[in-house]
Amino acid sequence: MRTLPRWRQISDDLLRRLQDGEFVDGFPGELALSERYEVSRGTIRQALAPLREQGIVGGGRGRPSYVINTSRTSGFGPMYSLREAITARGGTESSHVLAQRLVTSKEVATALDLDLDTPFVQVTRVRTADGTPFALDRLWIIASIARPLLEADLTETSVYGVLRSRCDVEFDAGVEYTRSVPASAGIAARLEVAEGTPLLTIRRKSCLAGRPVELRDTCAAGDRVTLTHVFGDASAVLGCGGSNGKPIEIPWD
Amino acid sequence: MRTLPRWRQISDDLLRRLQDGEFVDGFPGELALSERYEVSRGTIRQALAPLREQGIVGGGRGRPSYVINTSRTSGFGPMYSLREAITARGGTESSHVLAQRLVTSKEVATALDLDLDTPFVQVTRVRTADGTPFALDRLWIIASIARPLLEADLTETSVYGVLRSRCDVEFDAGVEYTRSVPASAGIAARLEVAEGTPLLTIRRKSCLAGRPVELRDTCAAGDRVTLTHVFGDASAVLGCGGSNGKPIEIPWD
DNA sequence: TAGTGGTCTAGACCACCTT
DNA sequence: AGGTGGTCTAGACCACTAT
Repeated sequence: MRTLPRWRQISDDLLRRLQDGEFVDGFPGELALSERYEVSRGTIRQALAPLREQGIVGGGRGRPSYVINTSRTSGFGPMYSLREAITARGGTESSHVLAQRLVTSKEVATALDLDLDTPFVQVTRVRTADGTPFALDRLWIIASIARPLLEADLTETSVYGVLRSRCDVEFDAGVEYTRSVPASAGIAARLEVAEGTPLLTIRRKSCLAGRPVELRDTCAAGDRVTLTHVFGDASAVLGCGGSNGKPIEIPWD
Repeated sequence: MRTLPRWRQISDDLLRRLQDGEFVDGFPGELALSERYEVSRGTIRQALAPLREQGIVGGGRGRPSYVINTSRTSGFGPMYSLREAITARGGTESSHVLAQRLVTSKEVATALDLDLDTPFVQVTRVRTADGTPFALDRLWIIASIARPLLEADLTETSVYGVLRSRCDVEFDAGVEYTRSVPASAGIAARLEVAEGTPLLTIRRKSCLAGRPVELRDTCAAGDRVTLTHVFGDASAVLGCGGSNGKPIEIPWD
């Protein structure tokens, strides 16, 4: 197991402390952090970069830094975590695990451009918020890096959380394809919606160190889930008739 | 008009040259760029950062840099441009402009947390690819920064392109809410789909220098559009049964 | 005016890949 | 072994905001 670079350790540490509510009344300045962690300001800026990009910490020329939002868009890039999105809004979320096993799959291996007999850890779940199912979720991760996932209890825990803590794995690149399709009979039953109801379907392929390692499909009931992507310091446009509460309807025409 | 920082100028210049196909056989190293632009390597790395994040340029420890993909996910962050996504795949895209005017709107102003009488440039378009409509698009941008948009020909040009070149404006933060809903009668007619067809609806609010400046709604026909989000060097998982051609279907259950 | 973050420099060492 | 990118330092100056 490699040691993470210093900036990454600091970034992780800051995020953890943020989520513990340590900086509710003011975030330390770069110079203060530089002293506190005993690194140069450049390293601190590198550690802060992902937090600023994801709109977790704000600030700017002249203005001191401040905390915007601790509900994190898990990992890197335009990714998000359905779980964290839900619980951040105060709901109680849990999953019903339909499958959690070791498999091989010609289709998945092809989609990831891997050997056809590559073993995967495969997990399928129905995800519910306050008792109502809102998404169907299935994923395949190369078994060689995710074996601990087989023994994890995933009813209350995020897969990425387990990967991070138990396997020391965090994806560093990926693609996401989002489409909207009508619910098939089988999926409609699982999600307790009518057949033909609009679904949000997301296919994600993730990489670790330049190698494909995960394929994930998510099917969400269109009227129960809103996908939220934040970039930069968007504090000025958060919460004014946005995701919480209902979006402001503006009639077409 | 402020002058952009040096790293940004270099980043823009590199992107332009990339899109002109200048680096098809090999991208220069950081040291070479450092000499060529007469700046320190740090500044070059800053200029390259957005290109690497968006998966346009790849590389890594030891490996020289290379070009992955010139079809850019316009601007910053998890944003994308529908237009660029389409034309990158070789289709011919155009827009039918339904409205292009100066307006005020209580709803929009509220959603952006602005004065209720703020004037906006409002544009509504039907977007077609190879003659088939695939999306309905409407946006409001604060008039004081986007007035040239009123005179622009938007049938063949991207709004962001105009904002960039004519208004020297590029958003630096924002939120995007994506949902899936059935098509209403009016929208179904515009998109030439059946009423109730699943639609991908995206609401975006964008900021410039910490101030809200744009609200945009996009309604896309679910079976005609795939939203693609790339982050990092995802070259290992692009194109293997992905967005071009059809995605690999894997039956549920 | 003092303090913040934004930009930039000129070096250094290391891990990794290619040859 | 040589060259690449990844990390890190210790400075510097500037633009901006708060007071």
